[in-house]
Amino acid sequence: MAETQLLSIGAFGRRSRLSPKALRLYESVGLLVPQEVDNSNGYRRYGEWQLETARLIVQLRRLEMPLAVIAQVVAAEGDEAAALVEAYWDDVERRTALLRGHAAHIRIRLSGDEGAIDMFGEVQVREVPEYTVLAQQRHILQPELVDWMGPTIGRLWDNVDKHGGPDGPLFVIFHGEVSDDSDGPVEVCLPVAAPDADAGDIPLRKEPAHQEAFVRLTKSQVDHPQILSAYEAVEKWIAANGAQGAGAPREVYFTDFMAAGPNDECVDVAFPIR
Amino acid sequence: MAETQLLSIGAFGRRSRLSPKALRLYESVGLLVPQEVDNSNGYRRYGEWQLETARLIVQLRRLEMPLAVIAQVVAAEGDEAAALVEAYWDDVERRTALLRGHAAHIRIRLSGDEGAIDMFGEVQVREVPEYTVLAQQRHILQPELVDWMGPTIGRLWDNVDKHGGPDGPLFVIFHGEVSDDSDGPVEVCLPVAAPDADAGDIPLRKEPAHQEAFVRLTKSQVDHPQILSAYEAVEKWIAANGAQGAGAPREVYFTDFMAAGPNDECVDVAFPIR
DNA sequence: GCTTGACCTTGTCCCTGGGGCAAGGCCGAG
DNA sequence: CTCGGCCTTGCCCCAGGGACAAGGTCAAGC
Repeated sequence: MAETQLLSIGAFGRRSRLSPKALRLYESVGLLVPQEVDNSNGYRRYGEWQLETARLIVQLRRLEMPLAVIAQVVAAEGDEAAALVEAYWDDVERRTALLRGHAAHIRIRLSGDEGAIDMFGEVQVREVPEYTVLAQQRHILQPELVDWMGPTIGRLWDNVDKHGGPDGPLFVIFHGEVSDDSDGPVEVCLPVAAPDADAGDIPLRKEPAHQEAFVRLTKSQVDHPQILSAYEAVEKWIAANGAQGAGAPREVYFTDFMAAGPNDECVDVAFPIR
Repeated sequence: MAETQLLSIGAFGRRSRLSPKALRLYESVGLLVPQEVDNSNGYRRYGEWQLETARLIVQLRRLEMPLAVIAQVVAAEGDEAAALVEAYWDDVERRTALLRGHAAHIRIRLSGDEGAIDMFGEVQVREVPEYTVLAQQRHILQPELVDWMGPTIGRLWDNVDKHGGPDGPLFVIFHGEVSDDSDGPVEVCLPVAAPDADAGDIPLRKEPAHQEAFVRLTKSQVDHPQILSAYEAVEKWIAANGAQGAGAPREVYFTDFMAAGPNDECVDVAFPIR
């Protein structure tokens, strides 16, 4: 007695809701190896104790978890396995959240933009004074943009004290389209309070006073390409309100972007107008 | 002039961020057919006007939308296309929401159930009076359970007026485990106010008064197999509090289940105790 | 013993959405 | 004319199986 019952692949499959095909696959990748294999006829024999593992695999596959990850979960135990599942699922949720914004963007574009204005807050208008800015300009394609911006912004901040400290929010002017095909140029600007032409090696220039139309975005709305919807929203507004564009569009980072949470407002997308 | 520029597969691919391989695939499924194909050498030539479609395809593929669905979106126009995208994405969100609960269930099981009690509200205890119930009992496997329950509940309600109307919430007793392997039996019970042994053809029986421990679930927590976590939570509570099970577990549907929203509380999972 | 049907084995091709590589054809510049 | 770069088709590969085929095994009934 005892010798707990060995199950054929079919019987085991029925009890675990796995097809024989799947079971053979799982054996071949080492995920669920039968307790023994009859080497005269190759028949697989599964122990009843393996049902638990098999059922766990079924559950995890329903989450579309890849077999390789499932193997890790099965190999881990207790809390560790639970942590792996949690990590996997969190990852799924993060990806889904990204794509969610992306889907919204596509819908807006397709539906001809009636929705675009709803998606962001009101388009607003403000007066911007003349600034003297530390500026760094470059031709760059979209994929490298972020990598370039970080150090460049760092350099500006390193030099800002030589010019009396910052005097306004950092902003980025897109003099030309920055995409996979078009390389700008793009210019990072940091207003300074007391410009000193002889200090540091970063070029200084004056950015003229102007009026600009803008929308305010949360951090989660900034991802490419959703942010393009914001540009479009402002452009539509300008066209609809009889204003005229009067300069390159820009993004104004009025708070610490890095420290902002996903739902914190942290950037304005602005077009100079007249 | 004019004759707008025709692009080779490579050039078109670079401008649309699609690989030549992908473009050939899209042609083969009729999703994006080159404007013309040179039949001396087979070279594909894409018109610039096709870039827009190509870029739309790129966006939609990022949502992991199948090419067949993308083809529908591309064929539709404007609002119609936007509606298709919305429908697709809503579907993704629904699936994700289902799997979310599922993932939570798996984590709870794996982590040895410390989390199980947190997931639901407090386990509560209540006194249940003796009921005379219209009852229908059957052996049935889990997959067919829902299909059987609907009509059965309907039959009970059809007969309830012959017995003075309902006198308490409908409940379902699981006398045996109902799963893919085990077929119950399961019994649907509807308390009636004035039982009349001669009326109708549904059996009547008395369900004794008892005390029961239960947790209250929202509709979204009822899906199989997440609901198993609720059973486990109550069982753990019973064991932890020194009570003893005194009968088969049951689900008590104290409101109109069909009318409930996903986050409305609508069912108790209960174990009789003593 | 024999047949029958259910079950098991390995093997192949198929699906999606491509990546990667081969062999060979075409094209324009030097 | 040749060279490099582009283009063509065709094949194999990935996950995670489904759907067959061809053939070996097993237990029950006669």
